[in-house]
Amino acid sequence: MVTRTEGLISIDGLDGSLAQRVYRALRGGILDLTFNPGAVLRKGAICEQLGVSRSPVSEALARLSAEGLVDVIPQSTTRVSRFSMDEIREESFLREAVELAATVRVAVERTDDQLAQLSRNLRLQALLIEDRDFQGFFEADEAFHDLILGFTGFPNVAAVTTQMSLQVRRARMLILPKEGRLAETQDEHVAVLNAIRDRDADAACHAMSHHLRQLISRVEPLERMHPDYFRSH
Amino acid sequence: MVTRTEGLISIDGLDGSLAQRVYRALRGGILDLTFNPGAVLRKGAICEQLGVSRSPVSEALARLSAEGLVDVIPQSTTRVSRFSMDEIREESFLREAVELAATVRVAVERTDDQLAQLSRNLRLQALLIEDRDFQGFFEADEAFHDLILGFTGFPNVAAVTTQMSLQVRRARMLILPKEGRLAETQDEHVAVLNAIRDRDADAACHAMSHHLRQLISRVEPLERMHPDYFRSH
DNA sequence: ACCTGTCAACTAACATGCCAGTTGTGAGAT
DNA sequence: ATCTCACAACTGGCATGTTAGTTGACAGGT
Repeated sequence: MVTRTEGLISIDGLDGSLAQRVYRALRGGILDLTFNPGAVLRKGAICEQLGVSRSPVSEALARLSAEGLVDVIPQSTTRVSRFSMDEIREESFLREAVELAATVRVAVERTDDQLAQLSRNLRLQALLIEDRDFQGFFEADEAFHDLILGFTGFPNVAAVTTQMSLQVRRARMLILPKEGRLAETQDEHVAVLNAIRDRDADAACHAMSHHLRQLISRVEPLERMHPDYFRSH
Repeated sequence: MVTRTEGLISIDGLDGSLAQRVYRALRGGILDLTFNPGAVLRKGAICEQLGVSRSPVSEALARLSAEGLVDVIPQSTTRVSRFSMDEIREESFLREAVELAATVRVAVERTDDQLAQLSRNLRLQALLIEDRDFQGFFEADEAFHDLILGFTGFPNVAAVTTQMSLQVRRARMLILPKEGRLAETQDEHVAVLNAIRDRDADAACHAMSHHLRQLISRVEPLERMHPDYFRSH
């Protein structure tokens, strides 16, 4: 977990090479909106703040650029990438494709232990809703989806799915605070769980599809609410 | 047998920054097996051969490492990554999920012009089969799939799909030379095309699924045929 | 012959110096 | 006041020097 301090980030407590630590710190800061879309990232400032030289920072920024999280303008500036609603719709399509395939597979093959893990997660979500812990609910929600993706037996699908829908994940952060919809989201999760419990692949697929489309329908209005976070076109 | 074929690559004719050119050159060399799985990549040698310094090469290798195409052993060596059949099965799952979603969508929404493009591609494939042009057929095959992915209206799904199944693509190169199965592959493509022509989403989905599973079934035996290209476990 | 510990040579990782392209700014002309 | 244009101050891209970790060979002991 990346520590947040007034838009500042730190690489303390992370392991791996300096470049990896810088990469994860920056990536975390971008994904949780510590760095706003459109914010300028200055290599020199990052080096100074993190106490490292430009090499690991350059490597980190290069990776982030390849992933589309930052836009590098050669010889000029590096900015946190702005949202593109077209891109978000595209990522949603990809994410839905993979999640539905995983859901169908898990609905057919699930073990009782896996079912118990999903059930436990949903009960945790209920607690977090009671406490109105938005951040905690966000993470539990993510964990619910990652559990299903992991139950496919493929150890990397969860990470790959996250990687292919980074913009969607970032946009979710924007609708997090005003989630008046926690209960409905929870109901959708329960519907998915029940279908998996019943080994009803078709119902699970529909429930998950409906759930994911709720998300995109809530993301769509963001373009008008935060025009400065979106690419002008 | 110890094959140390020193594959030669060049960054001439590419545009973009040096780092991007080096990245694309190395990526291309790895994907078309100019660099065998397990081959050692020496930074110094690459710098000398391409006539660039270590900076752009380091950045390129870092990206390739993040994509899983090379394995970096800190302070020691960098190797072209070996295949893992588990990883290939995982990529196949992901690829099938996305391609089926795209196929269903295209079968429903296709235009006559898109149908014509697919038809033209298949007639090209027939010509290449006549000439037993394996490499050309490989590329036309890839183009067929990319056409369908592009017809979703999402401009990046084809690239993302390629990116998420790099190992499968690389493994395909191994079964390319002994393709005695060009005609069957073509038949499968035709089945997909016909279902799309008829706007029969269900048939298109099944035809594409069958087609993709033919591929993985032909990749599976490779582990015994090329044990040196696979990770030992 | 076989282990074992040491060390030299190699590597990737990191720091730093340098250069070229971009951009904001302000002087000067109108 | 406004437009133009040249320049200075940045930026990121690249080259290169330096550091630290790994590895394999080899000497010496068993």
